[in-house]
Amino acid sequence: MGSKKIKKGGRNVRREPRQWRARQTVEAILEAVVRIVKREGIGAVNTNRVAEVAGVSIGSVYQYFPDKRAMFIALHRQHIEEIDRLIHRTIVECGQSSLEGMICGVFDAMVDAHAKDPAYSSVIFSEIPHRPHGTEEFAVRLHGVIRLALAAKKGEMPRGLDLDVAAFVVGNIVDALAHGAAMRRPRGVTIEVAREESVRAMVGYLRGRGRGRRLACEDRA
Amino acid sequence: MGSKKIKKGGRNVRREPRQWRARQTVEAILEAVVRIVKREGIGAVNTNRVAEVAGVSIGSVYQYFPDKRAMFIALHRQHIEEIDRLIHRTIVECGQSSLEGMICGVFDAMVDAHAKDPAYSSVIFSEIPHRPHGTEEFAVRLHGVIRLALAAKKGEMPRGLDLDVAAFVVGNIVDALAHGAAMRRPRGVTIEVAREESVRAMVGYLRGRGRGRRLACEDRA
Amino acid sequence: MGSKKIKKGGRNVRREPRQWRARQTVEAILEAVVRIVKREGIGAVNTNRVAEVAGVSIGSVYQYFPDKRAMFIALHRQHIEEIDRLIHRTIVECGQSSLEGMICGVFDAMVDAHAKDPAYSSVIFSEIPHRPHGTEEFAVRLHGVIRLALAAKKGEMPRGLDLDVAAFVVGNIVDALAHGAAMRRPRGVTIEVAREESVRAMVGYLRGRGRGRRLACEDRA
Amino acid sequence: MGSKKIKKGGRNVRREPRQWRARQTVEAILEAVVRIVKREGIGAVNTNRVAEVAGVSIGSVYQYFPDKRAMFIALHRQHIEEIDRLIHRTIVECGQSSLEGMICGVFDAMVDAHAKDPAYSSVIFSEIPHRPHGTEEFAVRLHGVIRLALAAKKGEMPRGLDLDVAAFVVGNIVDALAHGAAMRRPRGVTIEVAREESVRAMVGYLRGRGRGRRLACEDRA
DNA sequence: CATGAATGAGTGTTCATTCAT
DNA sequence: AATGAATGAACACTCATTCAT
Repeated sequence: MGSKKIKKGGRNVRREPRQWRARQTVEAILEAVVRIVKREGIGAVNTNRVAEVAGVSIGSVYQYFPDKRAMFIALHRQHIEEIDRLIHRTIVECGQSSLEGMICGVFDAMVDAHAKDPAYSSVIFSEIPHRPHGTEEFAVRLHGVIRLALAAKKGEMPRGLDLDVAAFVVGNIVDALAHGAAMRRPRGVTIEVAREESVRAMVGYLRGRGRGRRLACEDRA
Repeated sequence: MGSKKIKKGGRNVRREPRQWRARQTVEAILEAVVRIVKREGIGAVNTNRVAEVAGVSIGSVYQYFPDKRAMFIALHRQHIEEIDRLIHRTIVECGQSSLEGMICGVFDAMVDAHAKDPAYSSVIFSEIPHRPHGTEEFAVRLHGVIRLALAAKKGEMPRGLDLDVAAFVVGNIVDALAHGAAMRRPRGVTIEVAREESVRAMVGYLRGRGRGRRLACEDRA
Repeated sequence: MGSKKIKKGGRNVRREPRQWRARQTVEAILEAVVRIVKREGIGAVNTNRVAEVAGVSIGSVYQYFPDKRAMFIALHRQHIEEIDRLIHRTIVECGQSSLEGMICGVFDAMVDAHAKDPAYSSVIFSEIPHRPHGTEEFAVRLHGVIRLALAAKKGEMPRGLDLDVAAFVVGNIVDALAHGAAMRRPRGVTIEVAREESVRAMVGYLRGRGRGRRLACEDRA
Repeated sequence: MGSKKIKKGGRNVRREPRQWRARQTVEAILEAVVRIVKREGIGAVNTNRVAEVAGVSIGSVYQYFPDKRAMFIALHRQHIEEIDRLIHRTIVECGQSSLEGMICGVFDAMVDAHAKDPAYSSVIFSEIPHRPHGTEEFAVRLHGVIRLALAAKKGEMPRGLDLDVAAFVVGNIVDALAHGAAMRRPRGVTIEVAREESVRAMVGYLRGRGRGRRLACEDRA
């Protein structure tokens, strides 16, 4: 009954917060990290400062996060989870839509995820040390969910289409363009135009004349 | 170095190397950074170690780089420059090629830049604190050079095409897919397939029926 | 630390000690600085050594002093405070004394403050970078307290005497002569003689025939 | 005949500059030190920066100064020399003056020396590490020259007066008050008043009833 | 003699982490 | 559970000094 520290899987996990207060503490900590990152860049994030901004003691930070990276990993996971959730919802909502509708939905979901808080997403992606498998984890999750979305519209796409290849292509495009549309559009490109063109590119690709004539890449030097 | 604080005396700018010896030193330093990053990750980069690996004294490091970040910035610039150069060369080489040829060339150039040294590019892109304008700088440069490449094949594309929009779309796609192709292909997607499909997507988009029928995005919830 | 440069994140202010332990730490640190200064000169003072001599970790030093200078500033303040206290005590103790008694008392207080630990005072005054207002702060404090002492014996001094002028003159004399008496007497001048003569000079000045005949400065070239 | 480095006394002396160019270099270096000290404080003085500001190479600095301290020592010596010269001149000029005239002259000489460039003198005195014998050297020189000045007016002072004691007292007073008058007068004390009062104090002391009645110091607690 | 590239011991400072209270 | 004082390895960076050119 003496409640000692209980490691769950063994994998650097501390006691899950059971109490209401505990959840609040955890959230305060993660919010503090985000606040600092947004205001001063990731370089300004250090555990003591996080504790201060969160209004808790440094000891409490270590009560819930075994080390500094754990906070970033938690944040990263949250972000992945959110995108996952957004796209899953889109898949459901677009059950009756055309392929275009689905792609639009997915694209918008991504833009939302990024645009809601550009500075934050930017940081999550470009500054957080998502070492070692962070990046892959995101890519894998995205690939999976995009594959799911495409599978739902398989009827509208050419027979021979390899879903994995398509998900790879569309996943990368949607991520890059949503990111780009939300955060670094060149002058004169509105977000609506970016969206329309992005979707056109993806749909065009997916509807493409399947096993069309070979590409004429080889005619160059 | 948490808060904003003021330094004491003098120069924030280090001399540009004038003598032959000096150039060698600078190169040795940058190479050392790359070596460490590739072997042990960016976390293992510290100025003293850089000096050691470069075979110069720590003083020499600071003779040419005002601070640690400066080394990364220099590397970042180098990388941008290299991609710029590669694509410019492609533009020239594909002067007589079709649109497909050009896009293939650009894509391959990007893959080359990334694949030659995946760990390194990955780090340059995802780990280096390219605060504040680093990322934009790359995006801007890429946009510019892609625009140039497309302009060279304007004849093969629909009349109404807005070059800036097209460059934005193609630039993002080529970067994301080349990156993805070089570094995180899902099982079963070969690099050749990735290339072919990527090019197909871009060319399809560019040749697309221009101002074709409106997309049916709005048929969803 | 040559040029003006900006620091990154957070706090420039260290917490005031709250627990008992903390006060002890702060004292140990300041004492360590004094010990090192006295034994090896100010040049031997470096933060790591201070921590070592104080028997605390370097981290603890920075817990209470934002930077190296802060330790010296604290010491400087302590010294000013002590002289202030000593002279205030003298004023009280000499409440019934004559003007001579008061001046003697003040002089002795100054000598005490300096002689108790000549090397240390010397360092506090001549070596500590009491930039920017350190020096003035001392002069101002001394002026104030000397003025107080003189005011207590106003009856023994000529009517027209301007207390500020007198405090300025006496303050400078007492400081210089006490300092000199304690630390750089020429051969053949005992501390008693130095004291007697110093006091004679000050009392003579203060009792001086007030608005006596003009000084004959102007009879020179 | 191979002109090797020739140490003169053995005491850290490098070849004295013989050529015109060399003198200019030395002066440029010392001026650079002063400029830096005045503009940014002594903390900003470092040999490389001195070379830069002086417009010479760091190698040239070491051609004429064996180490960093040597520059400060040279400056210190210059300052002492100047005061010496000024007071010697005063002694001559006041050959026919009264004691008051002489004291006035000495005081003015000191004020001049300090007031000409207050920031500089202040720094020379309070910031330069006049370790180990710097301070004494100044005190000794000042004592000597003041003694000389007083000796010239011995006739106007009481018989029993010990010249060494008098020079000690007057030397300290004149230095402190001239310094104070030039650099930290309290509000409401003009430099003229400071001068008049300072001189009154010194002359009063010197003319004082010599071995007058004992001071009543001992009537205090 | 002058130059300035190179050196490297030394120092100030940070910050993740522990643990007594 | 929470607190926050304490720790100390690690690091960024400085600057007096040397020496090849």
